Amino acid sequence: MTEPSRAREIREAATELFYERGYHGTSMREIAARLNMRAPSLYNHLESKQQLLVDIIEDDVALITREFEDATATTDDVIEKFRRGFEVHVRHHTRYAHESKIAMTEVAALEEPGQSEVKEMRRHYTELWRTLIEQAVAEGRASTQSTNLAAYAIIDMGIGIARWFRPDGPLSEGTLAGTYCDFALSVIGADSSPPRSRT
Amino acid sequence: MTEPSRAREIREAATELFYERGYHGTSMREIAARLNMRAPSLYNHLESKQQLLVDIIEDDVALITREFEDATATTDDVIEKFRRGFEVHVRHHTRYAHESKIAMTEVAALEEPGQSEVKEMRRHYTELWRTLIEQAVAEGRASTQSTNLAAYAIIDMGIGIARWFRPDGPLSEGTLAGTYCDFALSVIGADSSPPRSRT
DNA sequence: CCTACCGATCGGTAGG
DNA sequence: CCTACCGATCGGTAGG
Repeated sequence: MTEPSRAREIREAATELFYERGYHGTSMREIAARLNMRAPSLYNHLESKQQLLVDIIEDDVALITREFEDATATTDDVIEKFRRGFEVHVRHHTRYAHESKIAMTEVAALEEPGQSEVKEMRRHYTELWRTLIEQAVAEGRASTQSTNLAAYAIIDMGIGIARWFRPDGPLSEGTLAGTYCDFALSVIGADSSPPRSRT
Repeated sequence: MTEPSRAREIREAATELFYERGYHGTSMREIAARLNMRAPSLYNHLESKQQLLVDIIEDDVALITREFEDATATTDDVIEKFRRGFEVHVRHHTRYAHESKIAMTEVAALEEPGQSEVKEMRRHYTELWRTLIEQAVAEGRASTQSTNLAAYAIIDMGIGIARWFRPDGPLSEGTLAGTYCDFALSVIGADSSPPRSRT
């Protein structure tokens, strides 16, 4: 019964160490030491150090993308989509702050083809935001004239959270998500009142 | 006449490599190779690899702080201070995108006491923003109720620029600064009209 | 899961 | 500025 979780334990230890010291600043011996193992034993559960990084980053980007798509699919109102999508964005960067920080910081440490894959996944996620903002503007529910920059601005606002948020701090995830949603809505110049039915 | 610039050339080469591959992902041999030197020769111009990183990061944080203080000192209107300060913030992250990205990404690679020094410098910079936003709210020129989070949000918005901005891209620094200033003003709920004189 | 060990590479020094 | 070289450490393999 200890067997199926060993790979996951290794990955969790690696995630913490990559978060604290970076990929190149972490040795396989250190990861093993966290689990009271020796470095060679790790290789019964993984391919390589590099594969560990690829898995952590790709899974994180895939997860936030899926969370976004699920959350925005539950309503037709474009501002409500935006609100739910951004709440997911913020909450992801608090709940998976370590993975998110690694995904942001260690892209350069990815070898090909992993690096290109991750960049493509990120482009896709950004594109989802751009499209949503464009739609809000097209429907007259938001006023920004720079959908491109607005997308970058609100995404980066959320990513930053992963660098300073502390789960045990005084600020709750819910308060943070609410306040940041207001920030994001004002960046795109949102009219947050419900849509008028056409006369 | 080649002598006084050698240290600077080394630092510039190190900045580019740390930006591309990270501190631990860059070797002294690679830095030397960029300048057609051998690694041991570098040590005629610097103390250690670590000192190179400390210098790059501390100078960058010191510079943006000074730029902010200079820019905000040129007016008494609090919203105009905010606007000039944020323009400096944005322009810094485009002009010194490499240094800024290193300063954001490689803090964990700093040994003590450098790491604590940099964190303290950053706390101070954040504090300047918090104070400015609080003042704007106190004067009735901004409406946010979360000066703390607003400070984080607009700072992170600007920092993010260092990751995607390309000086040779289609977007000019001026356009970016203007658009982002509007974003930041709306985050704090700024009334951007000039202050009424008291009746 | 371990010990023993590999070749490669690291930051840095000695000495000129 | 160089060559020669140091001890330490790296990711990973062999073999059990």
